Amino acid sequence: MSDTPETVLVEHVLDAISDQRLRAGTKLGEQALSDLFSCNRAHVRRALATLAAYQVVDLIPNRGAFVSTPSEDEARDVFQARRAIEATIIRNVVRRADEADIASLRTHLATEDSIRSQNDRPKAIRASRAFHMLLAKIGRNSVLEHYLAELTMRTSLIIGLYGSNAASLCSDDEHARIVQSIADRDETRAQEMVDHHLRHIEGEIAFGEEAPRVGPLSMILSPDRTTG
Amino acid sequence: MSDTPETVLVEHVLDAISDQRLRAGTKLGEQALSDLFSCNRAHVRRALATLAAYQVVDLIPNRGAFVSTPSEDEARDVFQARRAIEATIIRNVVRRADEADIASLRTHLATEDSIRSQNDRPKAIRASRAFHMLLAKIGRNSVLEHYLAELTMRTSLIIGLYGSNAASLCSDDEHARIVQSIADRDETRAQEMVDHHLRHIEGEIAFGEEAPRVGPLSMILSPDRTTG
DNA sequence: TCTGTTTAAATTGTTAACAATTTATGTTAC
DNA sequence: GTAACATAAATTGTTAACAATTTAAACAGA
Repeated sequence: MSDTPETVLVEHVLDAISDQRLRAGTKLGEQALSDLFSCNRAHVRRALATLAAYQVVDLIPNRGAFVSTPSEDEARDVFQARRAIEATIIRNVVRRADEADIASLRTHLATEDSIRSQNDRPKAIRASRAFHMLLAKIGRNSVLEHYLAELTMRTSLIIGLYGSNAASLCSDDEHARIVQSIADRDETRAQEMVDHHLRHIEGEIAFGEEAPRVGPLSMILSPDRTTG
Repeated sequence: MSDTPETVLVEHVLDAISDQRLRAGTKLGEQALSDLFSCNRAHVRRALATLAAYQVVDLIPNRGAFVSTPSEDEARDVFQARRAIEATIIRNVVRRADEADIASLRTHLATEDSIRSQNDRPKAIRASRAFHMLLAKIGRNSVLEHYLAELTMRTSLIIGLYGSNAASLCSDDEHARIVQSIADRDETRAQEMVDHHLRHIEGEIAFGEEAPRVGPLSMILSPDRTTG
């Protein structure tokens, strides 16, 4: 990929959203961003337009850019879309995954397991999202992969907004069972597990409550952090 | 919706793509666009960034913006994604459509029928796309609706690139049968019909051949045309 | 103390000018 | 006639300055 200031900015904001460091409603000031990423405002503006197209940022004329705050209806739509897309993804995975792919899934499970013992919530969220994105990659449909990237980020926003308890993370156990059914080449079961898993996550969201919070942008978005 | 120059430009380009007036590979020069829509280049640049995020435009550094030319692999991914998304949409439609919705579908069928007799291919393409988008609207999932909007536009690009014969349009007959199964509240049959319909369209695409062509942008994108 | 108004600061929106790069044109040599 | 090269034109990239709008602050009156 190219390495333009726009790309760097977009990637960092997306990472921060998926890690739940950037929360719904946070203002993304042009000056603040151009200072942080040492680029000019034209770059920032283009990057914000891209993020708005991804539907993780709202652009309000004369007011500026804000991390979008999904409504309850929108949240349910996001989860239904995820079920639709991940159902096809998991089918692709069961059919197309080779031994190396399954090995990479097992490696990921081990990583998630070790992270779980560390009690590092942001890290756990990131790893959990990475599992779903790894499935999308193995499924080898770039369109579905792209949409799932968007939807998982919006899911992070939703959970950050409404999600109540710590259990709102994907449980490793469910991930492990999904991997097992992939290894068994059991398409029906794999689809059932994924669907159940997503419904489980959605079910734990406590709509009605909200947990807004703000922090200085410089603490949240340091452009020189090592992304991986 | 707001009425900023960016929005107007984006909508017009999207319309032109879905109508196959704008074809894959066409260059979208900044000067040309800013002249056509009488706005400055900053607006054009933001609009192009948005279109690039929608994946219907490729931004090549120092070269400019071009209507994207989907590869065969990408085309197949687009169609699989459509099947995944439209399967859920049609399920929603069967469950949620009221009598007024079904009436609007029948009205649309009549419109398609009358257009078919006119032998106006661009108009037919637009109407055909509108049918799928009407289903998405009735399905009442804004996320799926948005994704289908993107995917139908990319489908237009694909058919414009590879599509061989006139039959590559959606046949009214299949649309009519889909509406009938909705009216019958036959979920399984409706899903089968949509899936079959999409596979039918995909099957008629002649990969390998290409039919590129260019024309003056001013002929294709007149900002003062009445969009409906 | 609260409310409403005025003033100042900060932020977004717009435009133009200039630099860098690519594309087109024209020329020369073979 | 073609290829390679030099030049000119057009296009994209970058920056800064200024205008318009919004937000924050200061202040007066009840």
